Amino acid sequence: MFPQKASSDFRLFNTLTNRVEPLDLIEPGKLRMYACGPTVYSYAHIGNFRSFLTSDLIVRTAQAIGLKVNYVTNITDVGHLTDDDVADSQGEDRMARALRSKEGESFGNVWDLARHYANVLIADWDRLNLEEPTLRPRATEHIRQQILAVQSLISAGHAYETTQGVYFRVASFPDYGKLSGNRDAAELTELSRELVVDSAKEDPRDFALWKKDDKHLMQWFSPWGWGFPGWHIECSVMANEYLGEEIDLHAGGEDLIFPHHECEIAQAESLTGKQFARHWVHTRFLQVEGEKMSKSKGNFLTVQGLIESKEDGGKGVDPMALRLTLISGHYRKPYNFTMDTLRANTRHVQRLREIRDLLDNVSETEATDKTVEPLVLDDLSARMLDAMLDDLNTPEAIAAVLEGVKRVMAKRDTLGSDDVETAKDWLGHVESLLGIIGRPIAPDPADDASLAAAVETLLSERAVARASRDWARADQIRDELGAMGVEVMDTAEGVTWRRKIDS
RNA sequence: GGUGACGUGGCCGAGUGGUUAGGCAAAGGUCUGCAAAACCUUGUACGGCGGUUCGAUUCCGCCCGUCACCUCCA
Repeated sequence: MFPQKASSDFRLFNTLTNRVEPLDLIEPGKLRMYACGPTVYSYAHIGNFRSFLTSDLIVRTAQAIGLKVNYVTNITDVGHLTDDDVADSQGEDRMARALRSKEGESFGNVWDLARHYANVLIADWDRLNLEEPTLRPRATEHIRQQILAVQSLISAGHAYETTQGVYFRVASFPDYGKLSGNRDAAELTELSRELVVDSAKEDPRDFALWKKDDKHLMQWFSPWGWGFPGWHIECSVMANEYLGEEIDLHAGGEDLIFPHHECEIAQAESLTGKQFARHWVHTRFLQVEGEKMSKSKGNFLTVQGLIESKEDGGKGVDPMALRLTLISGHYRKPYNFTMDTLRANTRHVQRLREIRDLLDNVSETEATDKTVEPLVLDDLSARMLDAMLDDLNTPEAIAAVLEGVKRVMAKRDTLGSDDVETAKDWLGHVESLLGIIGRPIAPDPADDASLAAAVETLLSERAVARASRDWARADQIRDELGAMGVEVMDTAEGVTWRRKIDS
């Protein structure tokens, strides 16, 4: 067990107050949490997952201190406009655009496209060992609730209809801007003026709740005719539906602070008159090899592209190494994702798995007390948890893990039964809190079997050569194996091999 | 222009008013036929200029640089 902690020991930066603050739960012992998911018009990239991983770590840390977590994260499967939230005949729906792209050709319609990318998102989620949310609602399954919310906003005077749509009346919500600091109405007005196309809007700051459009690929019938909902309303509605009018924590990427979360607050608090979310947590964008990740720079990394096997056109990256890399920087700092770090982290997760296997094997054979100094790891479990409770200090938590790896490795040949128990407990803590070891990997069926057979053949040849002290031949075989991507290790217990980490 | 960040040793990346983060890479060592693996040892860094202080990388000011949001984006 982890040491006993109170929920107030869990401190996180709150965008609303610009301070690190303890969790202040509405209901003791229970965390109500909502995280914004992506629009599923493409494969999720590593930046998406950096943000999802922040939520994942919050959930794991909360569970480690005994909180019951109600974790809702949505899938946005309605396409919203690329240009503005203004009804603009020029504006293009992102899903519609994806459908017309090269990748989109394989889909019969926009619904299939959304379904496909949503399925891959969930598969990536699983492969990167993220905790399943309590619920994963979809925007398209909550159109009715969104319409009802818009109606309520209209009757309360917070929204109005024009010929093109329904808009939220920002002037009716004085707190608008409290999250992002974008309070200066004149400033916003000036900047957005040129983008405004619906001249019937009362205020350029007003944002769309419903858009009238009977030509749209995805459309629903509403009191205002055929059309589709605005982007921001779905999250307010789904959070409300599944977590209640007040929630403890709302998370997402830093880009969502404005306008998305600002608008969510305006809608939700106008509807209920209560504070929507107490704690707002935002994850910084990451960079790739020191540059902004973008398709034009060719450094746009999708989870799919990295972890798919080489045979399937991917890079064959260990999912847990990717996970470890994505959490190895603090979530509130820009993080520079490099292939170098990814490679180093591959070694780290391998070592963790080696330890897991080692512990399993030792317990099966002999775990007698051959030790003098017992293995001590409890301090490291505590250090790791404390680091996470301190605004998710993952670098510090990981440093504690690596210290543990070192301690176990240093004692690998003299582990007593108590040591094995100690190490297993510790490893369990590491996995439950950080999730970087993962499930045992099922060997690649066909590929691994044939490779293994080939390797074994060569290794037995090499064993013969070594027995006759034919070092030249032995080294030649080792080179051949190297060319096959296999590393050979002669240990005291015999010869072992493994796949090399790609460079 | 407005808002908010960031700048740490070759690289990635924590943290702190005065005492070692950690990792990768590198060097040396133990082990080994040689390697690999494993373990041990080695690095004294905090953008610039001022200020506060007995003392600042850590606080304050200015400057330089990088980034994000303000328009779709995790």
